[in-house]
Amino acid sequence: MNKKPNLKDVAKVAGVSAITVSRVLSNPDKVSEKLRAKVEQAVHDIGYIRNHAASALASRRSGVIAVIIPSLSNIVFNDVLQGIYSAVKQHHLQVVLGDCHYSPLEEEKLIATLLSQSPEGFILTGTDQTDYARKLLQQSGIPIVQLMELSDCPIDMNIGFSHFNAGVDITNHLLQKGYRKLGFLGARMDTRTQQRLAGFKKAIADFKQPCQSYVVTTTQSSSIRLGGQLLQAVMAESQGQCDAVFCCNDDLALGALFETKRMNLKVPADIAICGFNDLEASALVEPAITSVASPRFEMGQQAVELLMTASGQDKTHKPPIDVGYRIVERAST
Amino acid sequence: MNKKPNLKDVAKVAGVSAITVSRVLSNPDKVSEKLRAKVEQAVHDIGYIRNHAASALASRRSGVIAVIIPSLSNIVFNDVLQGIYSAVKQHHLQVVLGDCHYSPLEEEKLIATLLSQSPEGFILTGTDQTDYARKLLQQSGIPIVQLMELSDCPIDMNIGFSHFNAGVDITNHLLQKGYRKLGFLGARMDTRTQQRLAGFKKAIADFKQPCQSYVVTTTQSSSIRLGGQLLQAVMAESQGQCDAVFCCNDDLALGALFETKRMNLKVPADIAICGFNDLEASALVEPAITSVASPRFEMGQQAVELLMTASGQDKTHKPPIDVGYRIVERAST
DNA sequence: AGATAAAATGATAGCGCAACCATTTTGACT
DNA sequence: AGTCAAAATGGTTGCGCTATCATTTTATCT
Repeated sequence: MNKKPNLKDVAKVAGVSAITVSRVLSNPDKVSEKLRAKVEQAVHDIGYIRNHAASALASRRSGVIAVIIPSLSNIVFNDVLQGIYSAVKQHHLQVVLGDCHYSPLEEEKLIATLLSQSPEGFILTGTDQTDYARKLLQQSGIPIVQLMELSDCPIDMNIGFSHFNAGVDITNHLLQKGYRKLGFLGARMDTRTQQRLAGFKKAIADFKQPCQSYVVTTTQSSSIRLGGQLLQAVMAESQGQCDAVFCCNDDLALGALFETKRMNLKVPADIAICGFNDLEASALVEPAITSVASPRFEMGQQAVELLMTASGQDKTHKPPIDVGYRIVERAST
Repeated sequence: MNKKPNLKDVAKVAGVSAITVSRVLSNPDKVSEKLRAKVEQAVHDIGYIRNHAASALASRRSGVIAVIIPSLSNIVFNDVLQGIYSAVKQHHLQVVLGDCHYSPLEEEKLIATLLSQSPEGFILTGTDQTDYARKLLQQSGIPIVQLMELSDCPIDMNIGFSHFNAGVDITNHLLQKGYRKLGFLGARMDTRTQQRLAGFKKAIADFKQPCQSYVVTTTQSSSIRLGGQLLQAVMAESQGQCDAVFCCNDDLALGALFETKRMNLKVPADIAICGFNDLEASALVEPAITSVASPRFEMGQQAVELLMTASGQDKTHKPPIDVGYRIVERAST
């Protein structure tokens, strides 16, 4: 069995030195036209592929960036990921991706594992890392971006938007529309959902007129089906009084909407529904669902760009970047 | 600036040799209780993280597996990915993931890039790789799994199901229900969609009674919105005659269903709708949509297990593994 | 043509780790 | 206590590549 070809094998075939082959692969413009063509031909002919481990070891550049998201199944992070992948491609980087299942402890382990790849940057979701995780990250000396939400004390860089403010705004939107018996449907209850809930409560507390609130939450993970169940729960708890629900995401909102049909409730006459994240389906169901949109793809892209321009050694405090959000008002409210 | 600690630094702190530290990390049971505790303490204290590149180079084991999917945004591959990640975790492997955007050429480049990581296994989606890609993969000598569809001449291992048969079956289902003017709505038109379409045509050709078919396809990528547009197109082409549509996936089917409401068509009385992939929403809309379910998560898991048990050098022909599919009949047909 | 700078190419060393083999320590037995 | 095997530990080397510096070739000028 002829083993995998290495630099020397290519060099022999092309009739040059190994280091020249290396240069053709990394700095093509430092090599004369003639040699480069010969080398490239040889590389292609014998199907040579550079050994990344050796390259990374010798050059101290791994060419990878590490990314941790809380859930692969949540389409929200999918959008962010797509942004990350699209940006990464231009920089000729590889992504190593971890899914921490919303658990800081799993995240800590993943951070240790991914740091072993000597990534040139690290993208994290959210801001509740463990202390040891923060220590490891800081010690690594690489640039780090925390994504999705805004933090007072980011590890390094931070880009996101205020889920609290969005919760306040969407709740005020319902109040302005005249709804007074507001329900909050929450699943998973990760930090961002909790911030939305806090915003919901704040808006209600600050409202000048009498109004009622019903909060129904579960730590189960979100799904369309669960949205229907939570709607039933909030109607039971409010004895049918609830006239508007703020769902912590669009999956729940869709499920709640489908459930209203079975319960024979008219939307928005009997009950208003709003969601969060502005998924495609929300705009296309009948009635279309009011939601909160944010630039997820762009956040992913921007995170990579931030990493690439950052020095990593720069310990100065960088102000968080607020990408904002937008309430998309539709027929359901 | 104190640079990143290495094995020797840990060894010094723990008062042992470097190789002993290495063993604590890789073969803990080859080290005495006492030393192991000391070393582990030292590792934690100074926040040592093993250099993966050096480890991979020295041991010739990279601990990564490469995965290429055609699209990050398609939830179908997301399910597969989740299966892959869940299985990979138990084997202490890392995934490096590429998105080839349904392009064999992009895939070829990605394969070359990912092979440079010396993966211990490779998971590909589908069976239409370029010749050079196949050459590189074969030369690499690592185990390879092609996923999702079945192939007559797999590169190495293969696990999936027959999209052609599924297309035949779902079309027969519509014919048995008495529908005779069948539409096919197709987007993207990747190989699997084409196989479903071929199945649709075959079923119609084999049907003993007179029936009509209308095929509307686009290479645009699939979305709910597009489903509505394609439904309009097929109704226009059939001059309103079409009484059933087979949508190449559930996104289109959902869009078509939403569109029927706007067009004032009753489902399934005026028109039947069936989809493909059995997404959660399909079961929960009114009426629920008939679809084709397949074990995507399990396929992902099984792919990893296959890689782990395979030798990689075994050049014998392995029979494809057919995971099958299931037609989930619902109110829309 | 000769001098000089600039570009192209090559030789050597070392990145951090684990495989391999050598050595020391421990424990079990007579 | 003495013998031997097994377990524990350490020293040396090389994985395949690129950084660094040294050397050769080419281009540019007077």
